[in-house]
Amino acid sequence: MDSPVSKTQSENLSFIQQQVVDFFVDGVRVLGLPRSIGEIYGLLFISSEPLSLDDLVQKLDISKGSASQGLRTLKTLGAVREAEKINDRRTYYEPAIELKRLVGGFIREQIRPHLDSGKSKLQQLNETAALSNDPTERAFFNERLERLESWMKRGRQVLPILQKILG
Amino acid sequence: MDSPVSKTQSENLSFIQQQVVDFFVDGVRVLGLPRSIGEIYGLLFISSEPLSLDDLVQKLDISKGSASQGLRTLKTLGAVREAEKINDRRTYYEPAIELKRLVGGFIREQIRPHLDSGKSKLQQLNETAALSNDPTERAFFNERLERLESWMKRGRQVLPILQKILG
DNA sequence: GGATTTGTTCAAGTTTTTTTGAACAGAGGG
DNA sequence: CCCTCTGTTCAAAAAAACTTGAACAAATCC
Repeated sequence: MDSPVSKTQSENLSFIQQQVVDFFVDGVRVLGLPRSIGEIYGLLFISSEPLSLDDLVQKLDISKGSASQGLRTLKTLGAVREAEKINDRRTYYEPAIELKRLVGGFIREQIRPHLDSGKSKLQQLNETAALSNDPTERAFFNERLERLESWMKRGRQVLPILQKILG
Repeated sequence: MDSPVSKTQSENLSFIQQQVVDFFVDGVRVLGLPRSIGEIYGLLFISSEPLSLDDLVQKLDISKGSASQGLRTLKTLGAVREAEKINDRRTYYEPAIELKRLVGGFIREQIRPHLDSGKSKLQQLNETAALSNDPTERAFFNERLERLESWMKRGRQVLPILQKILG
């Protein structure tokens, strides 16, 4: 007979911890981030003490590789910071829990780069559209490209407001 | 000898159309939507006349299945509407190009459901936390769960504002 | 400076997601 | 009515994304 607990649940996590981890796994999927990121952040969020990479590997039953890469991404997003925990060779991590910081990091890392690259692509598109010989067609292209520009302008306007509201 | 054009580029798309389609393929990926959705919306966006399912299949070189499912998703999101085009058994589609509508559909279909399911999960979490016997632990859980609630409250506050700004 | 521990990297394996295509349902025409 | 055409469905194939684990680098200890 198998273990009474499904293999996706670690023996090392209490029921509430498991629930919170699942909550975040769902949460980060909406943001297009992988499961392991949700697991790691979720466990840190519901742990009263900072955790080391090895803690995460053991409690979540994930590989060292996943834990390492997940932590890197979370650090880049500003969602996790290194805790001051002397007396140990290991690095310990704790979650950033201010919404402002989390949203800010996500915008900086995941949204802005796309808005920026979009801007340069639009410039190229405008050049291509100008090559069209048919005036009617050219007018149509220009109309649509202007629409695209107005969308992106709005996007760039909204982000700071969003961050301010969440501050 | 092979066709001189890469197989990812259709003979039927002009250079600018191909550029715009690629632009939207990138765009929808940020939103966690599949490539075909970006292709379909992108082509509709840069076409001056409504297109039928078969037009999409031929010009984008995708399967009927993809086109059908992609159109369904786009209709659900309110990103595409059926055009009035008599004199033909086929249905023709045109893109919704008002940012407000696009954002509204995305929020309604992709964001709200998660906020709603999160709300009920949080309720469950609160119940679980109450079962803890250690008062210190219980206090910690409650603190974090409150934090979670405040995040979601902010989320629900922000969405209408966002929609208003983009209107 | 060698041994040990911590953490990173990345090719290969696994899982998840997306796309395909063939079978099918339904509408319309003749 | 039967035949043709449009569009949907869904199981299987393909592609994309994620995870693993073993090799490696770097830091620390003694």
